[in-house]
Amino acid sequence: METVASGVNRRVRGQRIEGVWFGSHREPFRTPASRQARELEGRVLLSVHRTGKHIVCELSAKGAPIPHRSQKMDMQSEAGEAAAQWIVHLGMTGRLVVTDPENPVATHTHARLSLSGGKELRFVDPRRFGCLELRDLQREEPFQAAGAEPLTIGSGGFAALFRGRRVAIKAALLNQSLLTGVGNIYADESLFRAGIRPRRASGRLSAAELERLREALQKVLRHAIQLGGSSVSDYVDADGVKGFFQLEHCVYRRTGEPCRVCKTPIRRILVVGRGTHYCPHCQH
DNA sequence: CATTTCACCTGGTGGC
DNA sequence: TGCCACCAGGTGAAAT
Repeated sequence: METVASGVNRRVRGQRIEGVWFGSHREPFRTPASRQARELEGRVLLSVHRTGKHIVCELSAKGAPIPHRSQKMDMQSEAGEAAAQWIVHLGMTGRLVVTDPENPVATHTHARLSLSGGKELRFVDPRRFGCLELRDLQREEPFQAAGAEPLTIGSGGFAALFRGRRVAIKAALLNQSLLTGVGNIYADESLFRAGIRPRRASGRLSAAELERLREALQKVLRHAIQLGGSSVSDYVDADGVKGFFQLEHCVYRRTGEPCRVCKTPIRRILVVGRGTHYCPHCQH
């Protein structure tokens, strides 16, 4: 998400939305497509950033001039100026693509925004688990994630999230109202690096284990963001993202393959219905 | 209340 | 080649 948001931001910020097309396929829109189309047109994309797993596009008032911006201008001041937000959740298979308008339109393209810079921003989502929402900030609150931000949370706050809970630690990590933005890959990878089995009751982890988990989670997320940052150029073209994460995976989707540390075959189980991968020797 | 299961969709893969 | 079961980066409603 971080990679997608920063890449899209780089390509579309400061451009006006001149035309909007929504497909007849019904994505689970929080805002009716007709209202989104009406509201988006004529606004300037001030900035695009990530909050948890959501991509938030800050929008100007309709017909507002394109702002002249200095390099130093930070996100806070931009967010403050915004009159509306377009909030994109990519679900499992959603993609945001910036492309030339004449390029063929992929199947399952649900939205196309034509931009003043001559490109088109497209939302493509085969499984339709994604979600699009428009907020008018004159009337509604700006988007805010329910859970804590995993990259910056401290030891005390992190430990408090799991106190008294009986759920498996893996389930707690995936619970977006506790932590925002942790998905299946990072849950498995951080539990491996912390040496903790995914089915352990979250409330029974020791303070030392929780601190190991917090550090592992932050390390994994930062590392992944860094790798994403280094392969920015191709991610927007459909498949650019696919290749690079796999190289770093210790357990995710490595069922039966030898553990990178101890050579024990990686095991796959189900936890709250999600495929879960761990090393039976390294994780306790 | 906390927790688990299931439905929502399409597409890719591997076995027979 | 076809058919089928199973798997997939997520989440929210319904059931327990």
